[in-house]
Amino acid sequence: MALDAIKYYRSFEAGQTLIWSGDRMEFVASVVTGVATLSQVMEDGRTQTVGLLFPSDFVGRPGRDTAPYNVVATTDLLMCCFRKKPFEELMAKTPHIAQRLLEMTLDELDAAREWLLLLGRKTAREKIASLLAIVARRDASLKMLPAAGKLVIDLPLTREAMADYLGLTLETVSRQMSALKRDGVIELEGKRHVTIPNFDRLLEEAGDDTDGGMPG
Amino acid sequence: MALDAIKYYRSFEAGQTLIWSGDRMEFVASVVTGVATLSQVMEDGRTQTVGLLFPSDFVGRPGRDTAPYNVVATTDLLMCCFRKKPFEELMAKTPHIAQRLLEMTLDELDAAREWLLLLGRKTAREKIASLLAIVARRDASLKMLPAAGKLVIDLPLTREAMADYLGLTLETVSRQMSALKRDGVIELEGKRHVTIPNFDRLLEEAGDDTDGGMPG
DNA sequence: TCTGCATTTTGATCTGTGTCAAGGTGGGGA
DNA sequence: TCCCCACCTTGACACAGATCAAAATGCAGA
Repeated sequence: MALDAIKYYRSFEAGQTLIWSGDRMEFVASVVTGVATLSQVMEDGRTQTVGLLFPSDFVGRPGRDTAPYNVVATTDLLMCCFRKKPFEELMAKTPHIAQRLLEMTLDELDAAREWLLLLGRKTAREKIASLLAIVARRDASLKMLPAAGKLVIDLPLTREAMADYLGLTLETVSRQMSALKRDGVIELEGKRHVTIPNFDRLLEEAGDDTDGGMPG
Repeated sequence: MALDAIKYYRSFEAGQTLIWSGDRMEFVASVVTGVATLSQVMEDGRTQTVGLLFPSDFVGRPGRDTAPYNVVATTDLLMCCFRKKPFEELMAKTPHIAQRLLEMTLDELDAAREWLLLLGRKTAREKIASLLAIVARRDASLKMLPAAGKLVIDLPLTREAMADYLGLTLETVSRQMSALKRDGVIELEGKRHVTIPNFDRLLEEAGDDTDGGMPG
């Protein structure tokens, strides 16, 4: 593909802010490995994460030159970047790329709208369960333990990052994680390794009406 | 434009649900006059509005055939519809349309992300002020009273619809409207007519860090 | 003009989550 | 190996907004 000619790679460490809101954006990019967040910060410091980027997700908007959000690596991260100018030129010449980008953007819009329901109407427990379900669906490192039907995930987020995504405080996140563990919905080894013995149970806890198409 | 050949109009009354989540969608459409909402409903009835559609906004996703949300007219509404099949065919042949649609979708995504911040981190008062600011920016019926610099808007939403959009109860919406009136941020004549004597003051109340480009 | 009902406002109280404050815990560096 | 410090958990209490309840408003239809 012609894109190969204008791409290059950059890597970042966990915790690093790749892009500050208001920065000039000289590239668009997609995640190769790792996880990043988009976040918005109010003047008084209140922070809301408005996007979770997993491998294959796209960042940056053709035709805009300043970043509207902070982009933060929450794990070590490898990005595939395209300088914006050549990318835009290529896009103008290649309808297929614009169409693919439209599809991806519509998917992101659906995900954002799902998240609006979560932030507006779900309880803290439902929010946590929903986040775990989303990570389980998207995290490349997920493994199904075949015999037991258990699912093991590595949370790519600190408790604080979870709180910022869920519109909660980190104390509430911690308490609800403990409660889900106490109630047998999840098992914890260390702080980041989560075992889900029964995915349907998790979805019930998340308050979702559909199963959302878990792979495997 | 070729689109003219395949379009037709439909009108709906305030309160009518145009499309139920799960319905087969035989058309895509854009709003001509009036206001509609997209909403998601949980099994137990909790409702979250996930989109506000003003004139010129687009509904429907090429390439998908069931509606993911309820679409409800909150005022009398005129829609300009395109049967989906011909629209898709036209889009495949006309890169310009896909590009325009991409731009509109990216704008909607930005708006949704702004809304995530509102739902996750703003107080009830800030939420109300933000909604009033959004309506003021988009409502076609807005009039600047030139001498005083006052802004008059007609709320296209009931208190309940406001609550569903803001992730609040209707009682809280009502109380905060009263509080904003008491504090001189807004003036109310009837329930729907709102005068904003000082738009900057409203934006401060909304907790936004930018003025968001008020026209006029 | 009056009536009736949906919508809105206001009041009293409850509760989930935030806030403030201590402790735990565990993994990386000396 | 041990220590340190960032990260996490837990506890006590406060408060914004929800819930339950009742009264007021205002518009559509007679």
